[in-house]
Amino acid sequence: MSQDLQLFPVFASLEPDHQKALSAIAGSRHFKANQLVFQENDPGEGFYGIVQGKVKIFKSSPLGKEHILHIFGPGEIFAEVAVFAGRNFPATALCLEDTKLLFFPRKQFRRLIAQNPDLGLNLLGLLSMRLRSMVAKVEELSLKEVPARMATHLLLIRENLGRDQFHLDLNKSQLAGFLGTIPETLSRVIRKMKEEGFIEINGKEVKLLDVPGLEELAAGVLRL
Amino acid sequence: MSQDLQLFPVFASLEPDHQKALSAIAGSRHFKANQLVFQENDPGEGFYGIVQGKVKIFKSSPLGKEHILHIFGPGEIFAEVAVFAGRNFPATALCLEDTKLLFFPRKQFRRLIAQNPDLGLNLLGLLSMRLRSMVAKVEELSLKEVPARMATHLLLIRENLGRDQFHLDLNKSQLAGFLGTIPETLSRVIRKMKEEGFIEINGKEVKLLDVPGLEELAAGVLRL
DNA sequence: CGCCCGTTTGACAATGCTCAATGTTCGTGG
DNA sequence: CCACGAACATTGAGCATTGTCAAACGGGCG
Repeated sequence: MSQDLQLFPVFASLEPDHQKALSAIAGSRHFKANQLVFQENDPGEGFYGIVQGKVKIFKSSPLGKEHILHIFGPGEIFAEVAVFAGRNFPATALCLEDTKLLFFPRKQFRRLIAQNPDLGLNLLGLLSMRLRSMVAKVEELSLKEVPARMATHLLLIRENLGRDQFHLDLNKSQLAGFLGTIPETLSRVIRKMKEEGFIEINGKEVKLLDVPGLEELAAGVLRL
Repeated sequence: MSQDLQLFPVFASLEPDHQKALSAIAGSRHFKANQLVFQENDPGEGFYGIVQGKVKIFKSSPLGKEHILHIFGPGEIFAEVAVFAGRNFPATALCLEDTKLLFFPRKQFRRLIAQNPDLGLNLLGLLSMRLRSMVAKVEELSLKEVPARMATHLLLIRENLGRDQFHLDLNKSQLAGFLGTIPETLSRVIRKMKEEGFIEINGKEVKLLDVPGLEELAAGVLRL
């Protein structure tokens, strides 16, 4: 169990003693694909780290429409906001695959931080990064149109992987939700990007053909 | 100077010794109305607390369009993300009035946290709340239309003040920016809300006439 | 008085959503 | 191995919302 902690960058830099204390309070939980971990407004008694699997964090509106905020995978933690802010979750978490989680109870975790400022600093860094990415998301949503958002997303993947060819880890409905649109619209955008030679795509396999062009699309200078 | 720290809820609960250490590293800075505090992508060597005045945090797109992320006033801190995440600001900060700020340099502040876990915990709480509000903003933008966003905003003010009548602290152009739209659209929405008896408004003075109705608008159940 | 800024209004265009139908892929069971 | 069904994906037609452009209005300040 203690070795599981090595998976998590936020905890990796802690001293062995503190890691031991952490793993002492962590409980392991298993979920099947499509199982809910928690729902919006559930009381948040702690947060989770993913050992194996994939978890989708999303908001949904009265009428089924959903917007995906994050998809988290192994080595990432989520719902940490519940520990430090109010006591209920602001969004819903659902497992996309069979998933193994570590659960860290709120109170005990706060006690650990009080004894270990480094842990606090690491978390501050993590939350700051999250905040930054949400700021970027707001910018995307309110200042850019769907083709620009899609181009941004593709370029971001490219940057992370260092390749011009890769396969999408989300199906297109989910990707639409992540980009703040619907499958139909995304489908049309993809078709146009194909037709105009920006990308090549079949199934989930994508190849970026015109990176400078995509950058112009992402900036909103060029339009489809 | 040390008494200025009392203004800030994040610092108020610290022990006197730690407050003294904090005020020792803080520098005071003055800005006139319409002066920039920093711009997007500037290196972030520290963060700011507002003693007096008002600061607008916003993103702007290539072509002048802007989206307001926050308006901060006395007792609030901003740009703390720069201290813990990367080293450049993700958005631009501009003073709306003559403003007095405290500046806390990055390195020295981090050192203080390392010695004082409580300070870290307070900040974790703050960042968590910010993150939560950004999540709400993303939800608003991608799942709701402009009338719903406006209704949400009015209801939020009502909740904060505990009154049904108040005056807006932003002019309508700025408010439009904050809601992720443009003045023309906002103007039309306000007119309809007036016509249909949800609110009464002249100038910046607003009175909510039909709170349940506004709640339905905010939820998207009802439409203008 | 006249200018400037913020606001309002109108006509128009476009982006993206809804609804509905058709295609495709893939896993399951006969 | 094939057939079927379910979930996902694509396409089209129509429409609602909202952004663009242009003009007129109003109040405050020099």
